[in-house]
Amino acid sequence: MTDTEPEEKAEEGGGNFILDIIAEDVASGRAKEVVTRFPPEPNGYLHIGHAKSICLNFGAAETFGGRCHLRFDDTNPLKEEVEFIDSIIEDVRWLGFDWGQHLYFASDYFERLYGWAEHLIEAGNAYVDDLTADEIREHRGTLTEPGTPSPHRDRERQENLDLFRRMRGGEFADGEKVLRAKIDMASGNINMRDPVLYRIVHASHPRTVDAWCIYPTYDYAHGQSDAIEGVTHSLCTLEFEDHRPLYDWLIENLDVPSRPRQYEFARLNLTHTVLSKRRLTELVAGGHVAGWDDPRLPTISGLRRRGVPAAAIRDFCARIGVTKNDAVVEMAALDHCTRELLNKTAPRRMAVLRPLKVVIENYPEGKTEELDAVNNPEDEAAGTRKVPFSREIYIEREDFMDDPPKKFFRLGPGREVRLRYAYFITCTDAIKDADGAFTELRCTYDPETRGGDAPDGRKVRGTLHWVSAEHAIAAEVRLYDHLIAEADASGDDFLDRLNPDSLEVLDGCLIEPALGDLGPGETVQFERQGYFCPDPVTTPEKPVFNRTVSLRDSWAKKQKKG
RNA sequence: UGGGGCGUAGCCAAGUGGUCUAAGGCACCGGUUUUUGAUACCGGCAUUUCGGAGGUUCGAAUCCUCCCGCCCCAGCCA
Repeated sequence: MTDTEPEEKAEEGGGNFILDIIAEDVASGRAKEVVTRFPPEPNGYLHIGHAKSICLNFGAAETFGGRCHLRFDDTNPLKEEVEFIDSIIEDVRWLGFDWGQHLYFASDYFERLYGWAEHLIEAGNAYVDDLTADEIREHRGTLTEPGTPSPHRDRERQENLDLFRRMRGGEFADGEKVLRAKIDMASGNINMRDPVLYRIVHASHPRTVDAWCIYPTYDYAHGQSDAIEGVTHSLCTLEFEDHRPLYDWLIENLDVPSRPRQYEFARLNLTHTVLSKRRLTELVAGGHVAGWDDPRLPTISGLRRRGVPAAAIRDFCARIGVTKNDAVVEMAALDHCTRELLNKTAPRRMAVLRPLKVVIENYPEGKTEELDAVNNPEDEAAGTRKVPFSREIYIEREDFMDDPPKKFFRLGPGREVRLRYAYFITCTDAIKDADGAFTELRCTYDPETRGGDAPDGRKVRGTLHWVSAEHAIAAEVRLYDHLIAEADASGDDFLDRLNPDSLEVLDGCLIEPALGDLGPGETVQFERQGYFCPDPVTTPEKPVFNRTVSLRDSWAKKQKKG
């Protein structure tokens, strides 16, 4: 194995400015090894925006032969839960990444973090403040005006130490005191105006339970946790750019074991959906969706339940790139990645979503044939299967028109079409009910066209999917559409703009027998319609399918254009 | 009248002074093949244009100046 230059590795890794920075650090020897980390707070489920960060962090580590840690940023017991820890672990793993033995929790470092806080106090770099939260805000100044020092800013070190120890000891109530870094109340960067390092929270922590009643803030815990783990490149989103001076200040003023560097990139935004934990929490808590794994949600668990393969998500993350542009990626880009992968891998099946009965008058009653159907034209190794055919079948309601235009290649009175893998049939009669709705089609078939080809060489333009009435299985199919109809889903009024048609449940669907024993996550293509996978609630008695994504439909597009 | 960022086609995004009369992908528009109106394939899609205006240079999307626009920050959230 020959050594590849770091710059080349950066290119192989997809090529972005973060990888370029790491490559330089490796080339210059500033980084002896590459260590990254994915640091979620366990206060919600992961979404595709996190996937971008996960792919970047794990991908960078892999590219440079380093490692990536999974570290929970569990510094706020008021918001964090074990359920979220478990789901995050499951989701990162499902996405295809492995942190090996490097599963960490910021809470594992609480004792060390506390020790460093005392060091800060001893060095005159931190003080205990008695001001209330409101008072601190008032003293902080505004974006254009400097703050004013707290009256407790110049407390004696010994008094600070004593107070801080008593904070830890539980002598004070929530909010009564905080530990603050002593930096610069006049800084243009508000994060440097004596940021809070520790606050008192008498609450049970998911992991440390009641061992602590003071908890470090993100700003204090994050960089030091990175340093403890030997993280070389601490990658985070743009909103933390302002925090970097504080990140660096703490590292410089503490005797930490390593010198991590923070780099920022733009978070992912997607059209037609929301991508922030706050908003997703609102949707879930408010009952606007069925849970964190609702297939309409851009959560990892929602995408998984919908049938989107992890590899499609990874491909998507690789294609959108990593920059500092505040970008909004079109949902169509994700759909494309999903379709592209599934086209190559998903077995083909036939299912009729909105059935219309067809009786083939010249086909013998009681006869059944087993016809050969190709499982995946993109993958010969997928083989073939048998599909039962009989006198009564169902086709898609929209595949018949009473008075079809010339360009309609499907069934109409007197028209001939092909039933996929079966026969050519010609419509002889269409039966209506009292309301004028078609209830049944009468057709004849050409026995010479078995399998779908006419020996006389005649062509038909249309090929329909179908299902044998006697052999089909009844199923429920759930169709999903954008959570938010407009592309621009930003704004706090998103709850008022939810797409009322984001979920359509079809109950009288009929699926071919081979679809009966499919398990969740096994995404298949329903020919001519889209990709579907069984929902976790599916049973052999009552199959339930989710539509992952539809097939492209140029006919529908043409229709819409008129 | 604070600080930190960002501005290349409808959407992402390469590009780091000459090989840019600006990659690639998505979307879109044509066409070919087709037992999925799918897929695949072919072609089109920023010809003084890279937020704008000046300037430096033989030469600028790439350097300088000014201007404009957008995003983030005043949690004891992360």
